Amino acid sequence: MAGRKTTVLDPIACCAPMRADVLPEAQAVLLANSFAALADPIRLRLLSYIAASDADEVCACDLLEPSGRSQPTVSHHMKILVDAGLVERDKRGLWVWYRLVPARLDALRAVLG
Amino acid sequence: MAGRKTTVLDPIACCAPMRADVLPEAQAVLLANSFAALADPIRLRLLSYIAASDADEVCACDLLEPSGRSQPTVSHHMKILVDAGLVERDKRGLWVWYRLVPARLDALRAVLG
DNA sequence: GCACTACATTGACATCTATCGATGCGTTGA
DNA sequence: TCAACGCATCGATAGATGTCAATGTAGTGC
Repeated sequence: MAGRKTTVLDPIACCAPMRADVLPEAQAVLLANSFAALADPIRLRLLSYIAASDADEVCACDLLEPSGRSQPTVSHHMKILVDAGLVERDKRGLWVWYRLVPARLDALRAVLG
Repeated sequence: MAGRKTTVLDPIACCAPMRADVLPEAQAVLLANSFAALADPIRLRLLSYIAASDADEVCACDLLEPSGRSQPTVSHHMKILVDAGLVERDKRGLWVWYRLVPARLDALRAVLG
């Protein structure tokens, strides 16, 4: 009834066997890992800081003060964001610059819709 | 330069003081909590199972087999999803029925875009 | 009331995560 | 070559999280 036929959280949805199938385990693990990168207030603030910057990249050294965390801790969080593919890392000389990866954010957004 | 002026992860973005401000701590905590509900493969699969169902609600008893977890574990995960506002719980007689809350999913999606 | 059912809660355990001081690694500039 | 700098990694610790067996709590029907 009601025939909602929503595709929320079913990004592939190519060839449902009988009824629409549940999200495959492997994909669920990958997606969960991506969402886990967003499941921390400090990482969300780091992301928003990069997103809000006038330029489209931000120096790692500028992330310490707004986050209120130590340098190793910020480095740890940025690594998680980079590993999740949400942020790109670019080392130039002594400094490291971070950029958002909009395509990756779009992909996660698509999964929710 | 480049004037990207993206509003990613800055859902309020009403009255930026000087430059666009960083996501406030309180909002970051709330959003992180919501994303944490999505940061587990089993919860993602439970959500997708509800989303893929022909009806727009699913009995709790039907969630055990596809998740492959024990009854207390599934109950635990569903509570997290309900507390995050992603799912509604409706007890009728002995059975409990779960429904998605599309508005909440939309809200999270909006934060990513 | 009593047995039965569906789901929630508790308690315990192993694993994961966030945090920071100390230290290591590359790069720069003298 | 060497000292100074920016960032990553290591080691340790406290707290959070996933899991399930055992038990508790409502609702149903007799």
